[in-house]
Amino acid sequence: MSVTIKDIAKESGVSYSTVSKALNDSPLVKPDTKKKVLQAAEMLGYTPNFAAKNLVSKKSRTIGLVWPAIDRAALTALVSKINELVTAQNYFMILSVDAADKAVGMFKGFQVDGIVIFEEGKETKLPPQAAASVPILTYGVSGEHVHPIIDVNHRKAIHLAVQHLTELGHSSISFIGSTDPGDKRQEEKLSGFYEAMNFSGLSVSEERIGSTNGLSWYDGYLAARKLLTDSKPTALISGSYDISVGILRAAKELNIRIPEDLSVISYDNIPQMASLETELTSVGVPIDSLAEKMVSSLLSLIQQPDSISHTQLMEPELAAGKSAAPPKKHL
Amino acid sequence: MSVTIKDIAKESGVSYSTVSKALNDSPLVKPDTKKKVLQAAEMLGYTPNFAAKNLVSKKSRTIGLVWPAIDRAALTALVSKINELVTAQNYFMILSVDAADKAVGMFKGFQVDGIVIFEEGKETKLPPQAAASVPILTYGVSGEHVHPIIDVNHRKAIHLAVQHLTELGHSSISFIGSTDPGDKRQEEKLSGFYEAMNFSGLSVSEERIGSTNGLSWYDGYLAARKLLTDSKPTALISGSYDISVGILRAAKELNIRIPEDLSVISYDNIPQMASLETELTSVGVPIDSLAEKMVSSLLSLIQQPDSISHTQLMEPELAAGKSAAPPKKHL
DNA sequence: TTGTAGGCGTTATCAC
DNA sequence: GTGATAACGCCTACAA
Repeated sequence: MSVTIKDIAKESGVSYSTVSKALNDSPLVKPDTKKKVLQAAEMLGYTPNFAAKNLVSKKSRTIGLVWPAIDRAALTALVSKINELVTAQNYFMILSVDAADKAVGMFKGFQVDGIVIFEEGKETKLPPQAAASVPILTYGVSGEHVHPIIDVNHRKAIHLAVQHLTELGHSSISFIGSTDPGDKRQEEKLSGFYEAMNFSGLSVSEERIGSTNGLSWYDGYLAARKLLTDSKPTALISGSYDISVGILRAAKELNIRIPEDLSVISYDNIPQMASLETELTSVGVPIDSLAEKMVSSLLSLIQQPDSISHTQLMEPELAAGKSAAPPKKHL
Repeated sequence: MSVTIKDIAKESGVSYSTVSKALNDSPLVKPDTKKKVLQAAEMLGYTPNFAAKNLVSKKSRTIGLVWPAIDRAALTALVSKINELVTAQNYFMILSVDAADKAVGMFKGFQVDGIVIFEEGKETKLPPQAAASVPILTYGVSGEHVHPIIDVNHRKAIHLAVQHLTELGHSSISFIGSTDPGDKRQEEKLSGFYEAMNFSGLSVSEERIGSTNGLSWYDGYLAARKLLTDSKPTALISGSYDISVGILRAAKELNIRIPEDLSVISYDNIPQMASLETELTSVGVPIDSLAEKMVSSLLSLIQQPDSISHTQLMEPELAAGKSAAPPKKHL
């Protein structure tokens, strides 16, 4: 069928073990021979068989990335960046959009050297715990897991947002996000909001919190509509990119201009934001830092298990856009 | 390291070939033995080694999907659907975000049974042609390729759009899309527009065409701004989802209401559209039909090469939204 | 019904 | 420098 090193051996008139060496650029083979072999391989259109290679070497130089929610646009940039970084380290990366448990099983079957899991909030379908045979790194869901985790200091991020708004002169600040008690990530944001508001000596009544039932733009839209008609905040902090989309839509329908009538700070600074009507000011960890941390962590985990601490919290930054401005006096 | 069938054999007190049979649910093994083996496997946390399995069977029951432009949101729904369908057929699917040539090489290394390539317009980096050893199906780039192609009847799609608009009473209709001569797909749309307009007896002067330099929302935005200020069409047909986003933004800035002042018909009916400010009317092939066609084609291609015709054109439909309405009299 | 043996494509360890 | 040869984990005749 497919061309193997034996075919190359036949073609170039050497033994197949020599071919193997030549192909791996071993110093134990004469340059002449090497060239000859390489040419034959080229000519025959040889592709190495990873299955065989992995079988003997026990290494695949491949990492698997589990990403069940590919429609969550927020992560595409991160995934691309990670791919770039592992490629630079001479690794392959393959993705799966299956649920974590299934994907992990598949990846293990393919002998990947390491796995990254992008879990979505509460959907914590932890992979079979017995499956400790391959390094697994999880993005974002602290707690539950046995595996090392890269997480964002969500609390701090919200602090930054509140701080920015108070510095601009806002005091009537609301938060819109999921208050689902099962979602640790969202909980962090919410309690970060309370903390920061208290710290600034601002009141936080219940009506200052726009509670969404989910994380889609529509959830944000509904919550924003309610919040913006009930109370009249001068500033809004959003718990996620998608929610921000909903907020923009609600504001538009209510004829509320941003940032003239309402300041908005979004969560996560991602490229997709560029396509929104308004250039959003946002808080979050820069994609590049995240990707670098994740890749370096996973690789060191591959080289020596237990080499990294269980949870690593990344520090967020504020990215200035055009959606936050000083409040108008007496709206 | 990892647990193998030999470990299971030892554990359950049978030979490893019996284990192999039991694991594959062969009828040649006594139910009792089978149960015993299965339990042992479960207990030990056995994961089959695909590398070894593929090596001997020459089949991986895995298909690879090449998707370099994961940030093109338009395709996530299609990818998810395809994954769903192949899973139902007991296949695995892995993705790569690398360029087509690299990804194909990798997938072949992993011994995938078939490959789907999502090419983006003109970036036709055709994989090494010698590489005919695995069935490859391409989405959307007719011409060039040697591999079977699933394509959309773009011409017809635009016809539908024009027809819908004329039925609503529009006669001043413009098209915004890429006129890059290297992009076959875009060319089709443009010539479809000319055809349909002629068929309806409508004039198409140069100024009716909004030519973009690319396919991003910003390209659409620029073109739309120009078009909407220069001429005053009552309806606009967009060549892509991203361009539609730009059109919406431009219209907003110019205080043009949709659909009151301007009807817009977008391209591709995808879930992401739900997050836009305006619910767009669109033309395109329903995601589900596309996914089904692609999967069934690939699988039959795997079973018997040359079993499907080279190019298959899918028929588009019009999906009614809220962005197309009768024109106002005398704007 | 179960066990034995050969081989899948590759690398690595030896002799030559 | 180069060429046999033994693994790697699994499947599949074929033998018992």
